[in-house]
Amino acid sequence: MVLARKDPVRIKDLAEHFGVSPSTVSRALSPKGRSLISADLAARIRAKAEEMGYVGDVYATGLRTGRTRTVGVIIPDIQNPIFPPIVRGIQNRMDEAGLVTLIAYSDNRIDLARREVERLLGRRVDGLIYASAFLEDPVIDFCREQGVSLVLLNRSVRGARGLYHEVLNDEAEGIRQTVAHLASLGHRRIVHFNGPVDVLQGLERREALRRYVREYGLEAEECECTAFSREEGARCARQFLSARPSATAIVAGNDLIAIGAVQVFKEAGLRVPDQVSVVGFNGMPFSEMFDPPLTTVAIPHVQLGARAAEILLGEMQGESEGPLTVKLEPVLVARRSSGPAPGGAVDDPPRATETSLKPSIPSS
Amino acid sequence: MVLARKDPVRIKDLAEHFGVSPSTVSRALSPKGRSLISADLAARIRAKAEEMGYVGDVYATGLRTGRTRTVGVIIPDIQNPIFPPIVRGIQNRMDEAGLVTLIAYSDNRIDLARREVERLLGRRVDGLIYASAFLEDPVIDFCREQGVSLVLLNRSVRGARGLYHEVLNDEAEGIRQTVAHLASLGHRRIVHFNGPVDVLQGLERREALRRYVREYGLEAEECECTAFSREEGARCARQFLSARPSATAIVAGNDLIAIGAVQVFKEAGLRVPDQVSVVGFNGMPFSEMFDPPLTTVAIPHVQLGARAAEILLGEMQGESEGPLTVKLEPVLVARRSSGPAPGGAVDDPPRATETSLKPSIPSS
DNA sequence: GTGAAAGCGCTAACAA
DNA sequence: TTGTTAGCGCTTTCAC
Repeated sequence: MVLARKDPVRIKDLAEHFGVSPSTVSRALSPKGRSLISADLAARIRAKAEEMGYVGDVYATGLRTGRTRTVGVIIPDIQNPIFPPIVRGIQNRMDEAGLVTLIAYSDNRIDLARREVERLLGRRVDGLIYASAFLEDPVIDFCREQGVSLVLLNRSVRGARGLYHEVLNDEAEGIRQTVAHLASLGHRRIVHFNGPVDVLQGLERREALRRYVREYGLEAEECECTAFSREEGARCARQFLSARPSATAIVAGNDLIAIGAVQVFKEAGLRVPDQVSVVGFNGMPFSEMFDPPLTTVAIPHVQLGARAAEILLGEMQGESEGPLTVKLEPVLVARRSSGPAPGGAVDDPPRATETSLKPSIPSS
Repeated sequence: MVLARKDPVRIKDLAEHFGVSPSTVSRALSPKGRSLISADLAARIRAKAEEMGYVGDVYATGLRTGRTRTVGVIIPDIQNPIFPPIVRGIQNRMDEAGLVTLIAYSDNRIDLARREVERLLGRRVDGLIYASAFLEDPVIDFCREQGVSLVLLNRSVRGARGLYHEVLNDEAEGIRQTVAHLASLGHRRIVHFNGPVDVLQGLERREALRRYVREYGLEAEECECTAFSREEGARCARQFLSARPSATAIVAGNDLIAIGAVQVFKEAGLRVPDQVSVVGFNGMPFSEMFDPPLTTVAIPHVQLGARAAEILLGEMQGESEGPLTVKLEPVLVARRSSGPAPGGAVDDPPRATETSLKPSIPSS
C-alpha cells in the first residue's frame, strides 16, 4: 500500500536499499538518465521503487528543475455549460501525461484574466491554455513576454493565426450546415440574431452566415445581440415581433440567444416551428429537453479540450513545428425547433435525426 | 509590473536591497515572524516586496515546510451539471485565501476515487474535499489513515456524522416542501420514482418522502431507479403507464429522473401537468426551459461549495472544534410541470412563482 | 531584534 | 557506469 503522506519513500531510501548513491537512483528513475546506467540495475531500481510506492516529490523537483508538471487553464466560468466538457477533455489528456491542471476563471474580464495569469505564473505552471473572450487581448501578449507555452482555445484573437497555437471550432462549417438545413426545409428569408462581433465566434458566425446565405440563394436580415444571453435573444425576438418581417426562420448566435427568442415567441403565441423555425449553436446539454427540442450545431467540446492539451504537451517538449491552427468540425443536430417553411415549397421533408433517449450523465 | 516568470524577485534580492539578512526578510513577510522584528522595518520590507512584485516560491516553501497551500477536490464528473457551481463555490473561497484547488474525477468509481486521492496526496495537498458517491466508502478511511484534513461534500457516508466534517443539502426539507406543494394542489396519491438507495441522497429523499406523505395525510407508492438517470426515470414512467395507478403526481429522485419520465409521458400522450404532475430535485440549470418548465427543488450548490471550503480552511489551521455537520436549505421552485390534481379539490390555487426571464450565464 | 547556518528532496555538472 | 558535490529558495533553529 502506498503511504503517500505519512512517510513518503525518498530517493535516499532506495539508494540505501541498493547500496548505491542517490544520483544513481535518480538516473534510474528519470527517462533521460536511464540510458547512462546499467540496464539491469536500472530495471531493479525501478521495480523496487514501484513496489515501495515511491512518488517523486513534486516540490523538490520543481525547485531544482524549474519544471513543475503543472499547467494552467483560464476559462471565463465553469458554470457556462460549454466549459465542463472542454475542461474534462483537457484534464483527461493531462492526467494521462501525469500533469496536473489548475483552473482559473476570468469572468470574461480582461483585468481578472490578467490577474489569474499572474497567479498561475507565480505558481510556476509549465504551460497555459487560454480561452480568451475578446478579439483584442493584451493578456496574450503578456503571456508571450513571459515566455510561457501557450495554446488558445475555442476563442481566438484577431491576427493570432500563425502567432500562437489555436484550437477552434469550425464556425463557418456549422453555419453552412445550418443554412443548408433551413434551405432544404424551404426557408427563403431568415433573420440572424447574431452574437457580439467583438468575440471571435460572433464575428465568424455572422460572416459565414452572410456568405452562405448568398451561396444558397437566400436573403437575411440581422439583429445584433450585445451578449450571448437569453435576455439579448429575447430582445431581438421582441423586435422581430414588432417588425413583423416576412422571414420564416431565425439563426441564433448561440443556444442561449435561441432559447431566449423561443420563450418570447411562445409567450406571444407564435408557434415554433410552425410559424417560425429557430436554430441554435453550441449543442448545449439538455437542449433536446427544451420546448421544442432545439435544433442546434453540436460542437465537439471534449475533443477541443483534448486537442489543445495535446498541442500544449508537444509545445512544452519543444516540438516546435511552428504555431498550429486546428479546426474541429461541428455537426448540426436537427430537432423540432426547425421545420418546413410555412407555405413554402419543401425540397426535402424534415426527418427526425435524433431519437428520444440518449445516454445521459448521472446526477445526484 | 510583475515579472513572475522571467526573473522572479527572491528573498535574497530584498535582503540585499535593505542590507539585512534573508532571515529578516522572511520574518517580515510571514505572519508569525513579523512580531519578532521591528515593526517599522517589517512594514518597509513588506511595502518594497509588494512594489517589486515579490511572489514567494511555492516550491521552495513547499519543500521546506511541507505545506503547499493546495487543496484537492474529488467529484464524480464536472460534466454533471450540479458540480460546476459547487466547484466554483469552493474555488471562490480558496482563491480568496490564496490557496490553489486541484480537481479530480472519480466517475463514481471507488477504484478511480482511490487512485485520485493517492495522486493528490502525492502532490502534497494540504486538504481534501470529497464528494463521495456511496454510503460505504473505504476511500474515506484511507484519507483518515493518511491524516489529511477532510471535508465531505454533498454526498456523505453512513455513520459519518460526528466523524468527519460534512456539508450537505437538507434533503428532508426539500422533500417536505415538495409534499406540501403537491398536497396544496389537491394531490392525494403520489408515486416516488426514488433514486438509488445506496447513495445518501436516494436514501434520505425516500425516507423523508415516506415520513412527510404520512404527515400530510397522503398515500405513496414507489418505483426504484437504479441510477439518477433519464433512462431510469423513463423506465419507471413506462411501468407507471402500464400499471395505470390512481396516483396524480410523481416525485422524482432528481431532475434527470423527472425529465426522463416527462419525456415518456409526453410520448404516450399523457399530459403534464393536466393528467399527472411531476416534481424534480436539484434545480439544474435551464430546467425552466424544459417542456413543461420543471418544478424542482433548487439546491444552493455554490454555497455548499463555499461552506465546505470554509470548513476545510478552518480545519487546516487546526481550529478543531470537532467534526461539523452543516445542512443548507433548498427551496422548491414551482413551475409548470406541477398543477392541480385532476378532479381533486384544491386547497390553494397554484401560483406562478417564477417569471419568465432570469439573469443567465453567458455562453460563447 | 537580527544573523548564520543547516537542510527540505532532488538533479546535474563534474570527477573518477 | 557511478559517486561527489553543490545548490534550487525558503524557513527555522540556535546563537548573539
